[in-house]
Amino acid sequence: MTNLFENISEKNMLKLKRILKSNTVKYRKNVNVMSNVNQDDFIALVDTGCVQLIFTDYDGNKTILEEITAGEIFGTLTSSIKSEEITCMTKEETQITYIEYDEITNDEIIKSDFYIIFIKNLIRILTEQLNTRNTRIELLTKRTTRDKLLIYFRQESQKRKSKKFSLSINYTELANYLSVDRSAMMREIKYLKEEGFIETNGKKITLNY
Amino acid sequence: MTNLFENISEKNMLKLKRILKSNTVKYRKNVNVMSNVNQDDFIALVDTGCVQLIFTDYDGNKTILEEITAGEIFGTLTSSIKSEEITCMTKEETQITYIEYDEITNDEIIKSDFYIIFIKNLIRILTEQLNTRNTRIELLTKRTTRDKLLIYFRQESQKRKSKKFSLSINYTELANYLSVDRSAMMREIKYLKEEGFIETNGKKITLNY
DNA sequence: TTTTTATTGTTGCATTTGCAACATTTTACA
DNA sequence: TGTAAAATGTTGCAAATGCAACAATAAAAA
Repeated sequence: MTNLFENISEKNMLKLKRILKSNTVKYRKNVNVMSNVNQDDFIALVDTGCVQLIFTDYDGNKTILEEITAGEIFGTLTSSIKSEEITCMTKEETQITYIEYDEITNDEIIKSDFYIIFIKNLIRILTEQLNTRNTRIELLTKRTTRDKLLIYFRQESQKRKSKKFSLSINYTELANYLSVDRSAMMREIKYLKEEGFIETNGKKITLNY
Repeated sequence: MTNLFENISEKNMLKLKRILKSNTVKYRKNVNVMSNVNQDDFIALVDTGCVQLIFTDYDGNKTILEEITAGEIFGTLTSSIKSEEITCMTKEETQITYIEYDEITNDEIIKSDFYIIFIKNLIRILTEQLNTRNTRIELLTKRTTRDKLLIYFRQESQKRKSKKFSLSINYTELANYLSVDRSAMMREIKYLKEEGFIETNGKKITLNY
């Protein structure tokens, strides 16, 4: 995953943050980050910690859209946070640097040497997030829990370049991500084991396909 | 939806296309656009017509990820086209302008007056595509056909700012978009009508909720 | 350490869904 | 205009899924 300041030196990063008039805030665990957001577009960079973007629909049902961890960004660019449909909760103690969107083209910055690099990083990040969404859509369009599981496992396997890997989230979160009932998912995992497609030991998964 | 050349005059657009060393190609209907793609990142701008991005999984099942119509872009930035999982088919006669990604920061263009506008347009487009994906994810995470339909109808209703609207896609495509069996979806629509939630007349929908 | 909370594992049952297989209507195009 | 192709509408039935309601562990907090 690309970092917003990739290929920019520590010294230049500090300079850049100053030019961008950025603003750094620390949050405790389980806090709604966007509660005091104004009307302007902004980029929020997670320096340390983790933030979850959560959809809440008319009936109060919640879906985790994405987890943003250290080095990644969220904000009005990547999701319609202002619409009140999406809330941003810290999953742990988290530090965030805010940048107003209009500042990324202010007079001072566009003259700087590292401006092109910065903009390319930003575009690269948006691109990566699009691909993350695409991957999830591919998975969610599968009709059966079995297909969702097999594809999720294959995606993880390809990411780690191994048929053996350890889940990076727990089973409750996995059911949420796949958008299936947890107990039904556990049952399907049992069947997959019985039929020899996979082996599991806690969070350790081994694929036989 | 933002156009890549929004707020740039016709004259400057032509100049920009030249500076970007862009390349325009015409395609017939039902043609695989990306068959001759090389290794470099690129942006493809649909001048006229329509292109469908289609996922094909290991079992040969196809899912329409997105439809790109006139003024919109696709390419290696917005989806991992090179991975061979995604194919791009023209839905009708289509004209496409290709821009190599590295050219968007070439020496000549970054000196031009309209460079900042161009880059901001590009970022805005990526942003809009992210929001499109988010909307679809919100929908796909719903567990029942009924919820998917109700949310889709509500989204359309909000977009048109009216409880009465006409579907922009046909029922077969809608079932595909919601990722449900078409006949089951038709049955659910029948129930929704019987229970008074909606009224339909062909593609005309009226919401009573 | 003890207590509380969260996660995992399991099952029966009602409901929803996908699938198959049609008839009918509409649209495309030769 | 006539014919082929695509889209719509419908139904029975088997299979998959969600839901509820647990017990058993594991993890976190007091």
